[in-house]
Amino acid sequence: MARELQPPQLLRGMKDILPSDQPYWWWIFDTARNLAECYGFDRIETPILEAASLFTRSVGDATDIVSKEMYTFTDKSGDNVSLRPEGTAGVTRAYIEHGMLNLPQPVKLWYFSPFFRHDRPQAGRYRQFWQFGFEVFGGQQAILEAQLILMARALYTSVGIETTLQINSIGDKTTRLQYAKALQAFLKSKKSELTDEQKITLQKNPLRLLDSKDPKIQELLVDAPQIIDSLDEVSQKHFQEVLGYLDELDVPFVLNPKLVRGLDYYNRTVFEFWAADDEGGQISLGGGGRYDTLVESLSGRPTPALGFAGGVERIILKLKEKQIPPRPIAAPEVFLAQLGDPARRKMLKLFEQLRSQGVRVAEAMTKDGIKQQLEVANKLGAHYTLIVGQKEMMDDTVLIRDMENGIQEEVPFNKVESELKKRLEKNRANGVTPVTGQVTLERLDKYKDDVPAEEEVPVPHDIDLDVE
RNA sequence: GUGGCUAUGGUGUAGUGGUAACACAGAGGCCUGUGGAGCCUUUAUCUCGGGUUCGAACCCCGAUAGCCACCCCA
Repeated sequence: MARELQPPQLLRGMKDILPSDQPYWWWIFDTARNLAECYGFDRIETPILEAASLFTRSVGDATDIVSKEMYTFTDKSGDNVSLRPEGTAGVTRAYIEHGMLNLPQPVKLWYFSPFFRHDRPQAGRYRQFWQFGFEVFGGQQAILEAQLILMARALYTSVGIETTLQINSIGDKTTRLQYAKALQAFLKSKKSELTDEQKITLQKNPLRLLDSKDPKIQELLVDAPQIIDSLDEVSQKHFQEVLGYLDELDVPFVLNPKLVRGLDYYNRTVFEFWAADDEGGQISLGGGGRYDTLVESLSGRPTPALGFAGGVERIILKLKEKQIPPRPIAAPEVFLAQLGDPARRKMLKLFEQLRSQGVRVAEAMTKDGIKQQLEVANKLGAHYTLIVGQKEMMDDTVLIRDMENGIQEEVPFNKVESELKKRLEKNRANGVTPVTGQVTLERLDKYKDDVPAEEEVPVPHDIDLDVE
């Protein structure tokens, strides 16, 4: 019976993050974390499951994300709940619910978490996907946009991905409404050239037509009014300030009047990062903008805010595409090899001892042969192997083998720790960093020779950081 | 959600109607006393279900999944 069943299978659009990919994930996580700390962001993790209404009220129930792609169901207590499709809503809910308005403003929060959208899967697009995000509450100044953009950019450059910053301002709700009408009016005369689907979009959400990839639409839009011309004075001034900061910091950007973004809560500045070699913005690597009315629309006290989120899988996809190797996982410093059961017991103990001293130790206690164990030690990239066999048990000694050159030295067992540390210190001083890691061996071997110099994460010295 | 292409060990591939081959990786061995090399053994009901045929990895239909282009977005 059981053998007639198929083995269990990944749900469509879901993906296991396998050991071989972990170096990429750690790298991006650490880079995001490092930047978050530099820029004064504290980590927050909100639940994956939230009330469905949170998203209909924030992202907007007319948006595709909510109306077509959200996982929503009724739970056992009859509540209408959703798997979160994005991060800002939950963080904003937490900001309000925990009274963070009483903290020194701006409040800066970051996360690195999974999200869910029931979309048709493709490369770089999954139904469960990960985003890191940075949210800033309680500041209306344009410099915050500049800083957020700087930070996001630093993340891409420090993993070696070149991006173009696409930026636009969509004004406030009134201007957007007015502009939508203007755009509708403009396209009305050309309605016959639209597909049925596009006609519906024109009715429902005309701004969405702007970033359509249909060349016909783009042609029709050549003379269309631009949202940037219908901005109110304050928004216009604000946008100019943002661009001014970017100019001053030599951040290149593309003023993209067709960038609108698909979440209702955005106002004023919106931006996206596209891979530099992807002119059409086929797969956006991240995006964000201002959402000054979101806190209020979730019944919080009016609080200007802004945020950015980047897609982890998409960055990794790009890294692989560009054959940028992940930052290697540190190899073990020492490997413990044993021959015979008494030696094995002794090594088991030594392992705990060294490990608790902060030494990176590895072993293969399940293997009996010295040859097999050295093979493993070699594969792991261990710098030294300590060997204890029958002879060493008798003499109460241990062999220290340097894996680089095969030179071995016999030392009394009670001196092993100090002897080992002496050698490790020396290596650390010489800047010898092991580059191989257990799980990514074969791939890393390929890259061993062309690991790029790690770029420093830039810290903007000329800007006051808000660190609590 | 719509359209197109694809599906062979863990991975990458060969086989195009006669009963699955190669490389790499894994496990074990040659070899309880020394790694990067070598040799040997071993690892597949050809994604699943149905059909055509004496015979199907191969042809047909369906399902499923992946990829690509839309839609949309991270």
